[in-house]
Amino acid sequence: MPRYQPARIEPKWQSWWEAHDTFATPRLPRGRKTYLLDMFPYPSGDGLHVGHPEGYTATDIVARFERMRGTSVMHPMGFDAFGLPAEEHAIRTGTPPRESTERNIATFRRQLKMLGFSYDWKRELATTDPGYVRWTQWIFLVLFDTWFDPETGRGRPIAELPVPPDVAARGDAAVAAFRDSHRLAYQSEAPVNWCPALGTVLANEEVIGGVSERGGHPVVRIPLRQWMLRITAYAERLENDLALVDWPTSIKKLQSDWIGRSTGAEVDFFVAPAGAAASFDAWRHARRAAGFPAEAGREALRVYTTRPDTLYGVTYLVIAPEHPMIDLLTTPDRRDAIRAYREAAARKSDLDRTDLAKEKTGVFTGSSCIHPLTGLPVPVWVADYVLATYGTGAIMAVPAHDGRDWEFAKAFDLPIVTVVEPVDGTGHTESLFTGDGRAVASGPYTGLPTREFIARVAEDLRAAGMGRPAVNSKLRDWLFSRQRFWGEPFPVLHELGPDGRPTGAIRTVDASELPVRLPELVDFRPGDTPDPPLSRAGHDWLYVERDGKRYRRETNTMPQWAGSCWYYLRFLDPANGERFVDPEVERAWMPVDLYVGGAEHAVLHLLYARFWHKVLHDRGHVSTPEPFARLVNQGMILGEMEFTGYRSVKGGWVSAEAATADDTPARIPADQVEKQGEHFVLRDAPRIRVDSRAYKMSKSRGNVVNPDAVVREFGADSLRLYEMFMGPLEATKPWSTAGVGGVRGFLDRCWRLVVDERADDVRLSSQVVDDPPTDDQLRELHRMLDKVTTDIPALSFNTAIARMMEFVNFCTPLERRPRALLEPFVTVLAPFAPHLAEELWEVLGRPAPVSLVAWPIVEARWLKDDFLEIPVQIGGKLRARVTVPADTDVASMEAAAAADPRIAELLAGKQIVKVITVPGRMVNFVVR
RNA sequence: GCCGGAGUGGCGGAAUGGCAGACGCGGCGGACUCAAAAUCCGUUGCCAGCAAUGGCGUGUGGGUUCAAGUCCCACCUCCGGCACCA
Repeated sequence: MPRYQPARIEPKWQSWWEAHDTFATPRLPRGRKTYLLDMFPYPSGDGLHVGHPEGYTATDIVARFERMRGTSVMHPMGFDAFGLPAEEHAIRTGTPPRESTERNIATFRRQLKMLGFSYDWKRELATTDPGYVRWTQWIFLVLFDTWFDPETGRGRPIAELPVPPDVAARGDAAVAAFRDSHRLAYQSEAPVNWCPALGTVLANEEVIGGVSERGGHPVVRIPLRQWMLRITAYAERLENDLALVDWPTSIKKLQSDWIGRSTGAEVDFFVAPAGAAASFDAWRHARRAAGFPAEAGREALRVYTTRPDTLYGVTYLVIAPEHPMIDLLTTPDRRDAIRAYREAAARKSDLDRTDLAKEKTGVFTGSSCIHPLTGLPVPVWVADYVLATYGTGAIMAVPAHDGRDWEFAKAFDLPIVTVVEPVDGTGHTESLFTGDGRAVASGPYTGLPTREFIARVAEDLRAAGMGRPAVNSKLRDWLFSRQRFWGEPFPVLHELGPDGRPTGAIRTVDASELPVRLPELVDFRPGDTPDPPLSRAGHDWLYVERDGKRYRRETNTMPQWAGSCWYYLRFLDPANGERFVDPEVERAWMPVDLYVGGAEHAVLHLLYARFWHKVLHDRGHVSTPEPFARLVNQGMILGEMEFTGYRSVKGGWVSAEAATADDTPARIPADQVEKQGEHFVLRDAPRIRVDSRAYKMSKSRGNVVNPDAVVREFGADSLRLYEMFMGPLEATKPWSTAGVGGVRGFLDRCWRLVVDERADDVRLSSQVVDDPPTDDQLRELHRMLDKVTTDIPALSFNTAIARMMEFVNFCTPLERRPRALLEPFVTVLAPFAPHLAEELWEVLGRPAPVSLVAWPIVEARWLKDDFLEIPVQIGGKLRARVTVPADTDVASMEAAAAADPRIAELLAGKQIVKVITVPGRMVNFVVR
């Protein structure tokens, strides 16, 4: 009867832990602290996926391990519960999102508890809790109250923003407008990505190749009033501070590329009116006297270039279709052509402008600008390969040294002038050359190496008032509003005039009045227009009066990212009604020491959270410059390995490499294929190759593994252990149900090591005895302990588990199993298979919980062997092994090796050129 | 196209430049059993050989080294990301 029954012991210990608050975290750490954080899940209607427990088990093992070593452990869990899927489900079924969200959270909570994670559940939070939303809105107010001071490179209170006298002179409204234009949270009328199918505006990051990331719906660009967050102000710090964190280099690189910092220069080209030359001279003199102005004005077209050394190779200029100076630069005869081109460009989605349209398009404006160094006219074109949103929205085209300009020049038959030659002596080149080299045909700069040229010309342009060094980044300001229902309302009020229309003035909701709750809405569907659902809220919600003025609430909501930007801070002090987090608590626990989650958040979530954190840091609300000290991405778990054969229309099999779209793929059971050379083939028709690979789990493919089913069949400890045993945490790896059975077999053996299986009730096996362990047994034990102890902090769980399996394999045949061997083993098993470990600990007669027992001490003296088996090589090939005492010196090792009969035989008659001996490792005879 | 990461038995994987394949799955053989399951024991990279043993072997081709899965060069395949950012 007393077989290992996870279904009985797992709920038992889960209740025990809960009843005893075993994993409660103190308000402040006592002694050493560690903060172990999982990326909290979005509680979808499908419940937990086997991918979730992978990272969660990893951090849980570390958490349990650290607790047993006496560390104060912060290990919380919560739910990222705002967002589109809940809202869409709500729309489909007519249930309010809050209801379905709560139901989904209940499912997730049940599943997470079923897996035995040692979270401090008293800290649980959901981003949708009013008590949480309150502080998300409060942080928005902080962003709203902050401007970025470029002098100090930090965010400061808006009250400290210096107001220029001429602005102040124009009155309060002008001052307010000036401040609003400097806030980190500001409104903008810029063109946005409107997705009609989703009924919302999307951030650039949520639009992939012209369609929405979620759902793949078309996206069009329309102008709309939006809330923006000035993340670009922090671009440089977000980039530089990557040096402060221990993250995978690939993630750092991804963030760095996303920020996309580039250095170069801005250069002004004089806009030539009809009779050019004379006025260019006048402009030039004025510029030399006055210097480079902050705005180019109407007299000059400002371009951004990373290669000012190619100025002499400029053969035309290009402005984006949305460039503000386009009308000014268009000559009357070109007006129709330009208008047509602009309209076409506006209709094009980003998809058309990038992926499909590799062909360059553009139209000549009819006018020219004057080159600042040569004084010669340069024609101005309009083309959509220049983006309005990057740099100045205008470029100087150097077709000889830029691939895009090259293509454009070829397409429109524009001149190509070479001004850089490779230094490696290949000489003058007729083809595109984009590398660094040496300047040719560049006036006084001819002969200069690229880098020197850039430095020199930048200085000269600055002195002439024609240009200045400039830095740009690909990062755009963060579009922070959504036209949806299920998100945090903005704590913002729009003032209404006597006519009931907005005056343009805004005020924020006082922090003491937060949270601004979502209204009860009968109809929360998005509209056909970008008018948000909240605008259909009742008047009592929508209109408020403050200080005798009427206001209408902001009806946009925040994006899903908002809640996940700071949840790691709220976990530290989740019930605080006075502050978003107690500073004493924050200082004690931050930063997060280990953050584990999927690589899909490499850019967006992690960049946004870092940005908010830096603003909070600048404003004195948090103590660390970075939130997440160490980051690890768990790999994806794929579905079970599949073999796919192809059937032709006629019914026969087609070999995989010859299959076409007409042949239908068919799944083939594993026992009908075999490996032949490089490929798998059909067992019954070895000429027919089949594809073999594992696919991403998806409902449509039908290969999704449900954790509930795995727990039912094998138990939670088996699921935990299997996911850790599959391979390295960070690797992508296929699921194998047989593999789960494998680790279950291991847990069964652990059980039988301790429990008498033939008895009627759970009782200690008579083979467990109080004998002192033998030296051999202690060696085996401490080696296992040592491996597990070093592997856990390295997150190398698969090898730790392998070592525990070896230990169990060692113990299984023992007729008499010393308790002093088994108890430390059960202790170190506890982080991996906590339920089983608790049960075995109880069977061993020790007081629960093993989860808080001190981690065993590894005794170094048991890690050394008395004798070692040393490989002996001749010419690098293994020929024999000899056993020598562990402390044998080099000479004795060589002697022992040479004395081996087989080695002696092989060495006979050979001349030994050299003997390489690595003490304690190997001997190698190099012979001639 | 550019940037990452990875290629090791039938499968998942292990190996501070020093015995390739730990551990698990699967396979094969045995014990127990009337039998099966479960369990336990043994065996299992490929080729040749009765065997001792020998040869080959970490995607491909070169190189460095007494010694390379590991370091260097070139290439191939797969996976992930980015993609007119001047």
